[in-house]
Amino acid sequence: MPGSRVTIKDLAKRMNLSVSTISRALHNNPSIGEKTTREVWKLAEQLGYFPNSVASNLRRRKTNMIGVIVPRIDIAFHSHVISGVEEIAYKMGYNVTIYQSRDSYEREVAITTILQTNMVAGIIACLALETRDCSHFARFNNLKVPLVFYDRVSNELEASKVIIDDFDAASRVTQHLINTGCRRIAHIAGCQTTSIFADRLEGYKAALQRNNLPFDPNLVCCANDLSYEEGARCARKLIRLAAMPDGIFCANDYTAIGAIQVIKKANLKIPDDIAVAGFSNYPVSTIIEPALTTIDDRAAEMGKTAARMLIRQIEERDVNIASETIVLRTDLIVRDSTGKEKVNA
Amino acid sequence: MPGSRVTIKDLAKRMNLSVSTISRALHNNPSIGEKTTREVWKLAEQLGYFPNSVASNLRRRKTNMIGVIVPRIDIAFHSHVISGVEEIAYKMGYNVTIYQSRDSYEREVAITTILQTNMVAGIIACLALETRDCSHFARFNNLKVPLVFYDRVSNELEASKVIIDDFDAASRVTQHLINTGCRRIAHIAGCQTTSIFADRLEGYKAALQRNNLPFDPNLVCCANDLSYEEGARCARKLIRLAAMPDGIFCANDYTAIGAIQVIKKANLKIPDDIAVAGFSNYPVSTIIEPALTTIDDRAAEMGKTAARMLIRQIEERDVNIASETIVLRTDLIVRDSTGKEKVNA
DNA sequence: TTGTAAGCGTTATCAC
DNA sequence: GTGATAACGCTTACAA
Repeated sequence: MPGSRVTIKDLAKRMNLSVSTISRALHNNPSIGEKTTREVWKLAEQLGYFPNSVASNLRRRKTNMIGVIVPRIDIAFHSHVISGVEEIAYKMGYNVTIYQSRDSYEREVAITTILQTNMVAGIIACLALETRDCSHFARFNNLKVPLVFYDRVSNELEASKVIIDDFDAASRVTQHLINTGCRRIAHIAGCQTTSIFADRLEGYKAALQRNNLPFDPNLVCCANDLSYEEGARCARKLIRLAAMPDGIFCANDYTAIGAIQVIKKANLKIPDDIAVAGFSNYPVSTIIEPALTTIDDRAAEMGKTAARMLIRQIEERDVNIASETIVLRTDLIVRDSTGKEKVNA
Repeated sequence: MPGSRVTIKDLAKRMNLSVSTISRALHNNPSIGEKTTREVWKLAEQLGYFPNSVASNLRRRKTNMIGVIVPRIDIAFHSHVISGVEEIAYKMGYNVTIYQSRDSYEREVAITTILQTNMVAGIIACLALETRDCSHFARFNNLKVPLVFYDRVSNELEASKVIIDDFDAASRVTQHLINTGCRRIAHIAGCQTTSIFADRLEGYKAALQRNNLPFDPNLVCCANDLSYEEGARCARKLIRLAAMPDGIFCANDYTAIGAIQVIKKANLKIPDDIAVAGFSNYPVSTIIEPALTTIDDRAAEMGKTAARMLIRQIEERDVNIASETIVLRTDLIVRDSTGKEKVNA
């Protein structure tokens, strides 16, 4: 762009001062006389001076840019995370630049290259569904560019993480279903190569076991892209079973809503015939009828936490902080799609 | 950040060539011998060279950064717009940096300053609800930084715009309600200082007039922040009226959903007692029962269009394109919250 | 308290 | 085809 027309050089000439004095004055460097400082600011104002952060970044060999890689921006969870990241970044004087991997491995790799050439100060990322190998992120370790993963994280890589305890949350939802009297609980699962979905399945299994309920593989149905449609497809399959489930724990809210719609169309009562629970507490979960029991995954909180962690690591880079993992507390939100818990459960 | 460790200078030394040759080779400049070019690329690869776009930007006096200002990222409409912008930008080699005004004028002004110091190549913005005066955007005209507004635009400023025809869309929804037999149609309106909401009100009025239906100010209720809650509040007010409306056209889907919930709780039938129509076609509009009749505002399309327009203006800046306005076609999506149109209507 | 000068990594303008 | 050199606008030792 046709740069900030007026530069510190111009100010220097006008005031018969050196550029260094101007630079210092504009940074309110105490070594510069109060009067000079005031006058520099005044002239800068008058001439409409604006600092050129590109030049400053080059000289300081650092930017204030945080790169964020999300699978898709238009998914509620991620847009809430980004919103949280932006809020903290804005307060701390960082800019946020956004890329969508669209769950493609190839694109994710390309994005990491772009981020590197752009000299981002740090990176916040949620892995693409397709991603198995994370070596494209390794370069940032060498470059000492801090990296914080959220939600879908890599275990093979030394990096900080912000996650929720998917195992625990899933186990609590399942326990809740059991407490309301469900005895044949199905699970609409996510892609098992992604750890959060594997954890949700394991949490579900653990709750069953804890309550001496058998685990029946026929009651687990995989909804690959976790869409309404896949949820509906799984639900259709489940209600056709000879021994129909009396509860379904879904790996996310979209599949849960798809399932609810199918179940209602089949003239089955929710939660009396089949109880349904979701995962994420998307805004729609209060709109569907019956309102959906779910886990609040605290998306905005996740974004804020990731941003705070990242910025701390950026600013204390020399201190060489070990990477850390923060596990956010989740809340079970009980609504009408599941029954009342029995007192003696 | 601790820059790309190896620079073209390093490559130059290693190969006993000048930096200019290296630079040219890396840009596949035809004036450089094929063999040299190949070898430069090979060495660059070997040493893990990455271009430093900050330096390049400074030297070329332009960036590839598109600044986007949205009221809130976590509102479905805006996250879809951003998604569209990112998609086009990515393809065209631009980066997207995002800021939330949170509908605050003050914050919007501050963001424009940040964008200027960051030397963005162009800007896409949706005005904050609070914003009356747009002079903070004027600076970009002087700096020749292209500016494209979407959805909530300014008329006082010379800038390109991507909008939908709110007047027309509102008038079509209202006509649809009339065609289904509604005769006392209420409107849950948005803040009237914002032109899109004023236009929606006018479109509603025009449809009434066209059909010789009286306009009753008591049937217009203003939902300031256009939330579920405000929609519910307005609906409660409307159904308490002595002469209750038989249809409600809401300025967005959130208020429509709030209204539907209130109406259902009051044991009124939708659409038989009161028909409800919204505006935006948010994903939730298919989840609510009855599914919501609404206008598809084509958010992602808006983002893509804005990005294409902006990039064209960036790349043809010298040509000095006059600012242009694109009006996107909207679709009326008829669902179950409104009745069937009478054939003879 | 202020000035001098070097340099961040790249690109562009000459010249050869 | 390739090289020297000067910018781009700013920061920061080091001097004075």
